[in-house]
Formats: sequence, C-alpha cells, structure tokens
Amino acid sequence: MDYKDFENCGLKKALTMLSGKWKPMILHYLFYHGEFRFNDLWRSMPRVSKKVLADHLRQMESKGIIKRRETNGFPPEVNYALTEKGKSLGPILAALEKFGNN
Amino acid sequence: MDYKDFENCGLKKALTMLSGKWKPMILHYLFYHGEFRFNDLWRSMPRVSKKVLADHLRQMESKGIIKRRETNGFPPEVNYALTEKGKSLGPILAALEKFGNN
DNA sequence: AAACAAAGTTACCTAAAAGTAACCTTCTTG
DNA sequence: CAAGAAGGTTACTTTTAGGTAACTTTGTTT
Repeated sequence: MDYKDFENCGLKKALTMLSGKWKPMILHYLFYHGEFRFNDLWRSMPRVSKKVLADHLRQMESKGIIKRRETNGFPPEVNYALTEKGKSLGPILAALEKFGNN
Repeated sequence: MDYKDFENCGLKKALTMLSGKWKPMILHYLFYHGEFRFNDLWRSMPRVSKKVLADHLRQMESKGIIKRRETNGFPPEVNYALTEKGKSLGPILAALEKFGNN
C-alpha cells in the first residue's frame, strides 16, 4: 500500500461511510424497524438536529447504503430504507456490535 | 433499544474505536507489517502530526486494540502491536475493506 | 562540549462536524 | 382564512478533531 493513495483504500472508504455521530443509530433503526419516515426517525432521536439528520441521510444515500422514496400524496411522505448494498452490511455490523460489547 | 442508552450500544462503541482520520491506516499498517516503532510509523505517514498520531495510538491502546511496549535501552524504543482483541478485528476489517471496494 | 536521536508533550491555531432557531412550500382541516 | 403537518433548508454559533512548530528528556556519538 502506497500511503499517498490511502484515500482509495476500501477500509478507509467503508469507515468513512459509517462515521458520523448518528449513523450507528440510524443503521440500528433500519435493521430493527425496516424503513422509516423522516420525522418518525427524527422524533425518536430527540437529540439530533434535523440538519444533521438530513446530512447523514444524504451521505448514506449517496453511498448507496439507503434509498429515499417520495410518495406524492398529501401530507408528503418520504421513506428511507436499506438498499441491497446496505443490507449486505448486516453481518458486518452484527460482528462490530459483538466486538464492541467485548 | 432505548435511544437514550445508545452510547452503550456495541456498534456505537466499535465504530467510535475505529473512527479517527488515521486509524484505518494505522490498522492497515499493523495487519500488514506487524509491530512498528513510533517514528517508523510516523515517517511512513508524512501528513499526520505527531500529536494526532500519539492521540490515536493512546485511544487505541486504551480500548485494548493495541499494546505499547517500551524497551529501556538507548535510544529508547517503543513498539506498538495488536493485542489478541485487536487481532480479532482482522476478519471484520477485511469484510469492511471488501465492502468499501464494492 | 555540541549535536543528534527516540518518543513524545505543549501551547497555540484552523478546519470540520454538529447544534439552534427560524423559515419555506404545499396542501388539508377547523 | 388561520393553523398545522411533512420534509426539509438557511444562516449562524458552538464544539471537536486535527495541524504546526517549538520544546523536553535521557543518553550517545563526534
């Protein structure tokens, strides 16, 4: 590994996708509840700001981990769910959780 | 999961241990080269400051992922290596690396 | 005696991440 | 026709992470 190319390392990319104050909680919620709506998630996480939650969701969407789906009824409804790629994180996150609990 | 207890979640704890700008690179170095000395690592990572490198190493040591060993000869020599717990991250990091490369 | 080496530490400074409160748009209901 | 709800955005402030350069300590080499 040439260290000037380290930004392209898969480990670095994966950990960057998962780092963010609220991402573990979002992922936990997704694996536990399946999909959710923006405000439902937000209300269940009382200490996160809408701004940061929206940022985190956008980042995760841009990495292909979650997908956003708008229904055009009223009131507007936006659902977030894991993509297939996101679901493939399942075993890894389970292993991390186990590791973190020692 | 009660969200006010989320700080104690294993996933959160694990990801916190692994997050830090240079930790993926340190781990990569450890798994690839085995142990190293402070300045050897530092010289191979020209863009990290000694302060941050020392901080990262201290955090990882405090989590039991790496161990620090001083020899009392001269010049002083400090070696860092993975602990057994650290080695147990191997398969997880390999899976993350694969995931990160899609 | 001066210079150097290892493994840091210290006192600052800058950049990035997160938080706050107010606001916006489109429709619905009272 | 005012209020409210969903799903955000905006401008601004605070907090945390990371960076810089100089310095320290103990001993060795020149």
